[in-house]
Amino acid sequence: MNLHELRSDCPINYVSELLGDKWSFLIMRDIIFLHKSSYGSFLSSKEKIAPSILARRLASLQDSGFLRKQRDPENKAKYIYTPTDQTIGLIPLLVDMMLWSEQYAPSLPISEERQADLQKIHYNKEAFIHETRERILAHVTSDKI
Amino acid sequence: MNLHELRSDCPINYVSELLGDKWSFLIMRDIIFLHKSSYGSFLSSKEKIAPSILARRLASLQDSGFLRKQRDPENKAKYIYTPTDQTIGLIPLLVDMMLWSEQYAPSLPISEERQADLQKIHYNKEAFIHETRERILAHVTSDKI
DNA sequence: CTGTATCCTTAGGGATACTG
DNA sequence: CAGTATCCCTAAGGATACAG
Repeated sequence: MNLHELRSDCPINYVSELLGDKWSFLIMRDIIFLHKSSYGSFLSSKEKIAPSILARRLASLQDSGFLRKQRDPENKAKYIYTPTDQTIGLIPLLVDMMLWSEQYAPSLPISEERQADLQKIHYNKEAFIHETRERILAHVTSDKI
Repeated sequence: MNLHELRSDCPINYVSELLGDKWSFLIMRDIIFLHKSSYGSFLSSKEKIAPSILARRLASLQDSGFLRKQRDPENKAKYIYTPTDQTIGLIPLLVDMMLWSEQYAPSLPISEERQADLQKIHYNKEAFIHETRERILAHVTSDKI
């Protein structure tokens, strides 16, 4: 079975393939919530992804349109990875996931940062989404200058 | 790396493990949108899941609290699988996934039923979620009687 | 009808060493 | 710094036949 067959009756599976891979998911987290942008910064995440796997995942995320790869204008020996529109479009989904986890798996450990995010979300969900989006756009833009 | 480590800084990954497995995801689709409830009906989905895999996935979904298994009161030789609260709690997420797919992968094929769902969602998202939830609850309850 | 039991096969995780 | 190149290994997919 391939992805195309699946999607023919289940559009949500296109999202699922991305979100279902734990490494791709971690990269998304790093990019969206932690504002990381370089190979080295992803590699140094505490989850210890192997270099070969990271490279494979980055290429795959580029292929499927979730990442753009560019040379760092400030350091020609460096590359930076920036989120695309469709990546930014995932934010509402990620927020719903956080809410679901909070409600149905409340005993799980959670970082202070994510806990703080949840409070903001409960206070004003749309504002949190907007804020997160703006913060990413600011980063991406400043990287381009 | 195990799931627990991941979750320590990323609550959304708990959802991801479920949604990332294509077979589990299909079973969720069958249960939530197509109101299937028996082993045989899952097996006959056009995606052709192998019996051994279906059994494994059903057991795993039960373990993680997404499915309840009961004897069919009308037919003692039969079992029925019903969604739990945490499964029903996924509906808003699935809706967001459909919206994302529609926006960022609009050229993908989609069934008429799902297309109709999307129209309802655009017209009134909350109402669609509510409707879907109620329909499932009605099925689950009628199964119990 | 609802599964198990086998058996085969492959994709992909993971570690480590090395290169432009 | 940003990756390749290997190599190993096991988890999981998939097909088919059989059983309670």
